[in-house]
Amino acid sequence: MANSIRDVASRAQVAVGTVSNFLNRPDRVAEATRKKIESAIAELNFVPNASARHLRSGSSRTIGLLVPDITNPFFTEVARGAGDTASENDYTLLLCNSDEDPKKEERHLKVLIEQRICGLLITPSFEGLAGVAELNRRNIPTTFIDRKAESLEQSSVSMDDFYGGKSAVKYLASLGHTSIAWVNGPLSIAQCASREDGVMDSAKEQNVKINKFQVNQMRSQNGYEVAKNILESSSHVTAIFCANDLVALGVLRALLENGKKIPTDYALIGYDDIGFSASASIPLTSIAQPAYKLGALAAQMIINEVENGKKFKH
Amino acid sequence: MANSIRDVASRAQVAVGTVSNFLNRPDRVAEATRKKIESAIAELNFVPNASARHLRSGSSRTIGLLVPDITNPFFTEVARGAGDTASENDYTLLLCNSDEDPKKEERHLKVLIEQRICGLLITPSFEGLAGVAELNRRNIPTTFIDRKAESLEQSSVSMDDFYGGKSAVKYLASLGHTSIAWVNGPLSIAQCASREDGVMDSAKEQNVKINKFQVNQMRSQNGYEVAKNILESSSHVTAIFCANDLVALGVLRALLENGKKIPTDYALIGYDDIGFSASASIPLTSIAQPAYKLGALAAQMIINEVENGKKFKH
DNA sequence: CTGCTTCGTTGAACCGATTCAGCCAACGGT
DNA sequence: ACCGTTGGCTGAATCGGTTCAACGAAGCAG
Repeated sequence: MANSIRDVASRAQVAVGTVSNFLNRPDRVAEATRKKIESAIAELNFVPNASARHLRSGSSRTIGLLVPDITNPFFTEVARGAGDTASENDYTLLLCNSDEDPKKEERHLKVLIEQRICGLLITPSFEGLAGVAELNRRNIPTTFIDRKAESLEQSSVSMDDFYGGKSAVKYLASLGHTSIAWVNGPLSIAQCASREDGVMDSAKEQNVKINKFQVNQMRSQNGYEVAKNILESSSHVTAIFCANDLVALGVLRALLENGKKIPTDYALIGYDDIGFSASASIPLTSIAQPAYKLGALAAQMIINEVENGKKFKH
Repeated sequence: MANSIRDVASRAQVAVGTVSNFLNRPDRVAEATRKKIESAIAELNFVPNASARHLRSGSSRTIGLLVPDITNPFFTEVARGAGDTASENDYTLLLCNSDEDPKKEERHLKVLIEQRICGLLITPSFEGLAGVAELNRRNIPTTFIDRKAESLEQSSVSMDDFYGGKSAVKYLASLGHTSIAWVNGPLSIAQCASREDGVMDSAKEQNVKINKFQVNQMRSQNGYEVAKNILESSSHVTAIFCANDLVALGVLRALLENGKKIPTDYALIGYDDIGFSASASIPLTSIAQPAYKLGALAAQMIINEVENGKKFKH
């Protein structure tokens, strides 16, 4: 039932090496031979065995993508982008979800090393993962998505968070808002810090007052909870900028429950532009993160690096 | 840099077979030997090569999951469930997204066969996929998720759609509604058909009037559009039941834009209970589909089938 | 006709694990 | 003292591809 290249070879009356050539470099095989092999393959229903191929050739043509939360539409889009470009280049994408659990994260990294992935795309949930260092040691190209690279050996792709934070405040200021609530996540997350820098920078430029609020996790429920503080706070903000669309959705829900109107009473603006905010009851304005392209770009970077060799080795 | 089992063996002063035993059946290795091998592995930073293992052992310990839309939170949850149970059982989950494109779907199936997956979880976007038939021919266990199996060779896990449709209408009737709008997707989709059967069945039992509406695709935008028809229709429905939460979200948005209050003016109920509806501005009631468990169950079924052999062969 | 390429093909060696028949030593029973 | 059993270990064969040195035939120049 499981046919090998040898079965094909004997049925087509050629050597195994020729079948291998047919599979990988068809141009080196004469027309007549090609025909014979083609029909032998069809008759035997032959599909090559990826494991055998990888074993001998050394390259796995597999890219790992390790995300902290597959439930987050942002990562889902990144995965689509990365998966599509992987497919187009005849690579396989191995998608792993860690649920922000460092244990699962390390475990997945171990599996990815066993699979001998030729490149890794990762958004680590915290810094200094042992597994990532291990990947480095093995000279496996690693690209950080939406996180700054930790060392020179890694690349990273991400949106310019500083600029994103800056332009959001600028936009709100242009609408006439002078007092803005800024709901950020933990500053230990690099992008949150960058966005905050952008926000504060722009605030100074535009002469706008910023009221900072903080959530511990960037989820809808946290936004919902922090919204009460915003409503109760003495300062009378007229706009709310959230570091993430999920948080913004939570805030939105809380505002509506308190009889507030959007955007009449408050202007609300999120970040990421996940597909869902457009289908929410009231579309959120959001700083777009072109997640699909981000994933596609990252995958392309890895593939280039794999195929053109390391840029330099010392 | 890439160490093999032979390097470990020579460093630990034992035979390769012993290292293999250490890896797979540690109980057959004496304590002292085990220690030697352990430290050799640590010193060499050895990680076994999955391809070599799969090649020789014949089993890939890899499960394929092919979904039509990774963007849909339902599938995202299924993937989490399947991924977690796969991990727990030392299997690898290979997640593929077809974007409902038959071409991509077949292509992914080809790749999955090349990878020699030992089982497939799939929600086909249409019936009679050539690739699925091929899997059958190769005796690879296939489980349909949320779709009825096409033949006796396949299993399937899904919620009972008939019952789901039925209980939704029953619930609405219990709230006193006597005229309900039922927004369904294409009847060519098996579950839509089942749900409709359930709806009509319950309607008869509860003596409730059903106004049918239809969307071509089960997305938010389609719900938004169909809502106008509902509002304009002569019959005065007081409740709306949508075949899918995304559609329900779209309807919700349209209703709010027209100044309607939920649930005062209309009762609205969805299907799937995707995480998002809870974070929408007004939480939707929804017939729950425990997607995570569905994925976990499906993966477990496949693993059992793989490890206990086929239930029967003829 | 000879020597030199080029093109197409051959088949053995190899990648890194697992498997398994076979071996040795220690132990226990008689 | 002898034999059978058992536990632990060995190493060659194997999985299904790819790689590559080598080879025969055809084409061409001198």
